[in-house]
Amino acid sequence: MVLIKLPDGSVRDFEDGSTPRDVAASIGRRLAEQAIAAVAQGRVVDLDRPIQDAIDGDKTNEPIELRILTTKDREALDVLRHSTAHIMARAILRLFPGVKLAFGPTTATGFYYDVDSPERPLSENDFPAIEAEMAKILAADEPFDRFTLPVDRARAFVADLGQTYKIEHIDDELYKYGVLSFYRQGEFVDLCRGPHIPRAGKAGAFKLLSISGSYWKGKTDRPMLQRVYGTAFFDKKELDAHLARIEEAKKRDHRKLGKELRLFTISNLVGPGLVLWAPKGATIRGILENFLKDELVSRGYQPVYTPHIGRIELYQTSGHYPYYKDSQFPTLKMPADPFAKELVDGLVSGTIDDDRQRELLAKAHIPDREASKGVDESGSKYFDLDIKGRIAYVESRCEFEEYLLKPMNCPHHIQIFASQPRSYRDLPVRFAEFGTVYRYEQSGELSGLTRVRGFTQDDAHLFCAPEQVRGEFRATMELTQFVLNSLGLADYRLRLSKSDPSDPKFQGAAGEIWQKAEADIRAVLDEMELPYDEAPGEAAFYGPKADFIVRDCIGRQWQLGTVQLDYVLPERFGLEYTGPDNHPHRPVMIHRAPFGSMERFMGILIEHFAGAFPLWLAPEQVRVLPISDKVLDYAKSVLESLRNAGLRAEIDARPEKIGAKIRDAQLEKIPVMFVVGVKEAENGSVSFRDRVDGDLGPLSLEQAISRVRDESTSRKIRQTAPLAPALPSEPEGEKHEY
RNA sequence: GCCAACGUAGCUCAAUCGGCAGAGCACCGCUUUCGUAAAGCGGGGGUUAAGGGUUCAACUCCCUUCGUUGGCUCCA
Repeated sequence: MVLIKLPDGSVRDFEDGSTPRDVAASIGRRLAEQAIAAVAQGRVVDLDRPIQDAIDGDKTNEPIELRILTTKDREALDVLRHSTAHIMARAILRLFPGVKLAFGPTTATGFYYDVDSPERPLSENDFPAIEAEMAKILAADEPFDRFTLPVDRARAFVADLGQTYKIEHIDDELYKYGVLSFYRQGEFVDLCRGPHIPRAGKAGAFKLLSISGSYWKGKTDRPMLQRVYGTAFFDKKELDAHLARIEEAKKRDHRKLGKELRLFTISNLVGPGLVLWAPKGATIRGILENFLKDELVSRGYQPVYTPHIGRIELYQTSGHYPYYKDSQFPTLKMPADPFAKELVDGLVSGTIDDDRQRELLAKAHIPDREASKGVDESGSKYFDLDIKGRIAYVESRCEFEEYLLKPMNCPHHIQIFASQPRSYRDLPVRFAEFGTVYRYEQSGELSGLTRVRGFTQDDAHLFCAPEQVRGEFRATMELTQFVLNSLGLADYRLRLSKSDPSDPKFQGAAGEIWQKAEADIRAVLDEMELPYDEAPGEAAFYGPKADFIVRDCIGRQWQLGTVQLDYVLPERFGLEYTGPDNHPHRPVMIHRAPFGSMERFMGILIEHFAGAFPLWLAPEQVRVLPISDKVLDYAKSVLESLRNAGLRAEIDARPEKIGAKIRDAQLEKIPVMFVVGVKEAENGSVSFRDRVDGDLGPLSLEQAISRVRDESTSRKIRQTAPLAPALPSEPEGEKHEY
């Protein structure tokens, strides 16, 4: 006998070996028909698997809690998607017999299956054929049959199937389970933990979405597999709604809107990942910067400015250079010896004759190649080399001053702190700068404004006494919240990025100081009652941080604001202040950037507002629309009044009909239009048209202007387009045990 | 960096099997002077991303490079 406790609290007896389907049937025939799977003791299990077997390991004398899943339950959707992934794999194997399967898990919005297709790579052109084959499998409605094998026989079984990735996975990880489960569906058998829908016919609407490469087990030294993405729903309507959402999201992709609304551009000639801000985008960005600057004054920050480059030694001291050499632009090399420099410059520009070269070589104490035979086996003379060779030779013989495009602002700010004696009375010192930094991101990573090679951080560095850390940390968190709230960006999550003590990148992470730093952050987050995830290994190399993560309109997650606690750099730079005891003490640093990167923030903001910026951010706040040329003079005087009131206004003086002017202004997402015709010109009024609410009728010019100004200065937000719909919180990483 | 797809006028996209590079919008000119989401007519605009190859002939087929997109990997 087995005791089952149902969600309504009732407890019933069932025979040994009963399945969830039996339980469902005992409740009602319709439930049994609609059932997809079940949750037993908190675990999703197959509908036709004996309950006691499925929860093996959680054996208890208490009644087993069981809940039947139907198409309405979120857990059932995951089961469906996983089964659909199997059906897709089966279809692919039918069409491409040599294909080998790797992992095929579900994601937050669908599923994928990693496959290796040795004959020829799959492409999206194959999707119709694969989808048609999948439809056949659904129509055949064969059951998913579960069976198990001991590890050694399981290994032999997948070996027989020629599934080499499955063999490797058993050898690497699965052997420890002892017994492995398989699911058979007609001719198709896959090693799989399950659970699955009972029959293929239970699968609903599906669609294959994209295909891309992905490394086997995520390791760059392993083979590149092909990842086929798809999604599935029980109901075709839900699938269509999902696909419609994807289409909607694409419409407000910041890369598309940025071009349409002339906010920014990226020129191949300037370089990939290097953003050029057009006037409208620059206006918005400038408003954001001024908004924050004003806020910083009231919060006790001081402005600083620092250059875009710094000596490499600076970054060797800070530790940035050794750790991030690969993701930086090459160094700028300047020959230390002025004669060597003149020689190199002359060679590069081709404006130097042989005599002068000889002279400069001597002055720079660079021996001719002949004289350095021991080093150069060729033994040929300097003048036997071509220009490139000469440059290379000179460069190999001279010392350089090396400069780095700055990848971070902190070392520069640290030098300002260190430039004068500091007393505990001065702390905390808060240096703020919109500092532009350059990082050589991998070419495949570049994406619009969200991943770029040159970007501006709204950076600041706080130098404080240890006892001030928590208070300052909290204040910076609050600043970041204030900034996000001011923009109506409420859909973010917090991540405590911690060290991974086993990774040498985190200096002294096992030590007390890191522990303390992480405890400090945790304490502040708890005190502020902010929920957060902890992410080991995500810390900066110099300290743990609290990151604000938002999703863009197509669901990708980006780190925006960040607050970082740093005990390492003050140590590396030997920073000190004089304490009340008249002894030197080491300050603690807080790095923080509420926007994060202005580029990335703008990208997210464009999508957040779908390009329809609120009045206070709109690059053009008001457009004056004269109905005909007859009122052009009055329209111009209205424009002047608007500008005198400090508003950003333009006039549409084209000889177009008013409908066309309105349409164009709407499409350009101008928040307010002042329509003026003969009537308005006669009594000094305007016809007020709002982007959202439409025609609001006549207002006196003064009233109209103050209405706009009030909305602008109050930074009112009336219209946002929510980013990707909220997702169920997912554990980091996939759960494809097998 | 890796895998794949893609790159045609400022933008969105056509161009059959390899056979004269086109449309709408935008832009310029003229006409129209108009009341809340598109007036009419005319005109200019292209080394089809760049370079190379095959061919009588290449937007179209092949190769290389650059870039973009979707992912993987990376992200101070």
